[in-house]
Amino acid sequence: MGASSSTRDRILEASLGLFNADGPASVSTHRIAAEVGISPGNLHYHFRSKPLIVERLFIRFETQLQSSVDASMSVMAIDDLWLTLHLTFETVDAYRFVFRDIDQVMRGCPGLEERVKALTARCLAASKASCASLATAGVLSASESAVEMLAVQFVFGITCWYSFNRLMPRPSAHYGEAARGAYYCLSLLEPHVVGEARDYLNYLRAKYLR
Amino acid sequence: MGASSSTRDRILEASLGLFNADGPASVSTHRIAAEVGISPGNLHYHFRSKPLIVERLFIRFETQLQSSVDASMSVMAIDDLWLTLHLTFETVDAYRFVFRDIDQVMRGCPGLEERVKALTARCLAASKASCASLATAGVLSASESAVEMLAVQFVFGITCWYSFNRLMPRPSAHYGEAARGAYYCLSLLEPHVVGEARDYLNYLRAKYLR
DNA sequence: GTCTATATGCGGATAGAC
DNA sequence: GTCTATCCGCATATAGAC
Repeated sequence: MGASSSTRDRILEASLGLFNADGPASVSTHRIAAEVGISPGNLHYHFRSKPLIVERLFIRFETQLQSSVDASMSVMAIDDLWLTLHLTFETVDAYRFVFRDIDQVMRGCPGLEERVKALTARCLAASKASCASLATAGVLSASESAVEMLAVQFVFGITCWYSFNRLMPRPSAHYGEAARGAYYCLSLLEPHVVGEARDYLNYLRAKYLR
Repeated sequence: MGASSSTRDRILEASLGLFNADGPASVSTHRIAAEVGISPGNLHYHFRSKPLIVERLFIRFETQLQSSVDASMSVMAIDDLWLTLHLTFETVDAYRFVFRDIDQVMRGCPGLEERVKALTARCLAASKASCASLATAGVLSASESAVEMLAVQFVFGITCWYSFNRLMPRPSAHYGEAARGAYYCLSLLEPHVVGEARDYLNYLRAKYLR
């Protein structure tokens, strides 16, 4: 299980990098093998088909996103939320091919469609919980329907921000991708935030919006 | 030019339908030809390569979206905005493959990347203008930075709403797709809207949010 | 303009030696 | 586990007859 699982992992790692760069559909198994430095035959020994690679990567992503998002449910202050949002966006960034090329992913692995939707639904629930939590803590002044709306906007940001980002002026920016995504979500709170939490928001704006 | 351009148009129309359904990358020229009822060879007589079909469809989309979006710049009331948003989302819906499969589109037609970004930028400018216009008209109470943020959220919605929608519970819904997208954007105004415009928002909410 | 037939290449996947 | 060699199928695109 030593060298074997190592090769397996290298395949997954290389695939992740290539998928993130070009999308799963545009990455051939030959190219993955070349990237890893093994033969196409060997690759098929470890993964009998390409969708199995995608599926395995998705499972990793699913787990990681779930725990990022779970952490957000109990936030009591706006900088807690900032932290968990940052974590979440880093996860989405690390596996950005999943949401960006969601159609390719689903087409290749039909079984994944339901799981993606379920994952999205859990993100929505967690987002709602975190917003509601902030409202209870007095950080936000928002009606129930406003909280609902905020949660949808959060999930929209989490799932689609990177796609959107590519269409905007500053396209594939430098290091702060995750931070800028997280900042976008956080700034959605702006109309509802009360008290000194507002200062924190302004501090972040100066840093990430420009 | 009679029968000729008719076949050309039928090719474009069929391609649009198939692209919207499955994405350009998953639609072969054979399938387009079969859909139109002509031979693959004939299709290549009219369009020497598949990217040329994509490009032609994009140009149509570009023109149509531009005029939808231009119309929004001069809105003075919230129901004017509703109308133009609806129009905009109908256009995006009619050519939904463009933004949904933007990576495939750009990969196949490298020259389109800049034009997509330019189009997005013009959408942003128009959105900003329309929000600013509403603020001036007293429909919105929003600071300059809030208007900026709203405009970004609008463009985010216009470009990515349909992708997001597929991840959510009620996936590929029935007829009201464009209306629900437009409603999403409009409801982003909620925190800033003042006076009787709020009633209109509530009226729409009862209709589209459920 | 439209067809049939075909060239060409690539990507996924397998067989069998080492 | 890893390789080389190969098969198969599909998609783009072309050639040439009608």
